[in-house]
Amino acid sequence: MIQKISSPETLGQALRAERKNKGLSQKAVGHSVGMEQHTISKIEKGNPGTELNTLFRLLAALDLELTIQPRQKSALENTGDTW
Amino acid sequence: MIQKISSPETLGQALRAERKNKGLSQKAVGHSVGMEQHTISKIEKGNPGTELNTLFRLLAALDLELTIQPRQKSALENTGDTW
DNA sequence: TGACATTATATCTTTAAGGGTATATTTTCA
DNA sequence: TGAAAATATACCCTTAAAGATATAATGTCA
Repeated sequence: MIQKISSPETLGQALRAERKNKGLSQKAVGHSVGMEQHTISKIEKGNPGTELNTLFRLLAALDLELTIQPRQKSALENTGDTW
Repeated sequence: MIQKISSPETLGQALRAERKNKGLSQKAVGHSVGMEQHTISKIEKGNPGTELNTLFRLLAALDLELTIQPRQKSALENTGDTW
């Protein structure tokens, strides 16, 4: 499930999904990279002020990486058909 | 050219490449989303303290989005063969 | 080469992130 | 249901981001 991320909120959702996928708690993930549990909570809730170094530490803890790509509408969103 | 991003540095490089690809200056991009030129300079140079809201404003200016995925070595990096 | 555009740095101010610690709230499950 | 685990909040402190503005350094090109 590759998900498009274009805001702190969608990023937080994706990160939470990936963490749960691995069956880890915020505390466990935080411990593995020396991060406070409350920090992970804030990130997953979409805190827009989260810093990049913090984000990448969390990504490392979850063994994830990012890619950048042009914004695209989904096939579903693409048809103007609403009926 | 999909590029793997796992640090503020690689993110900065990718963003600079995408901006140049579009033939835009830091000033022009910043203007389109109300951001200072020096802020974009710092991001592209890998500032680890950059905030998510700032990153996503820049991504919007460049019409980009992110995706998250498992870390993978490239096919080339994958063979343990070094000879 | 020389002028103009672009990018990098610097200073000051305001604002908030994250560490550290504690606790409230919610979720999970025997 | 009730206890333990997980997540959300709160407060204090230190530190730095980004806006605003200015200027230095570098790049581009007629």
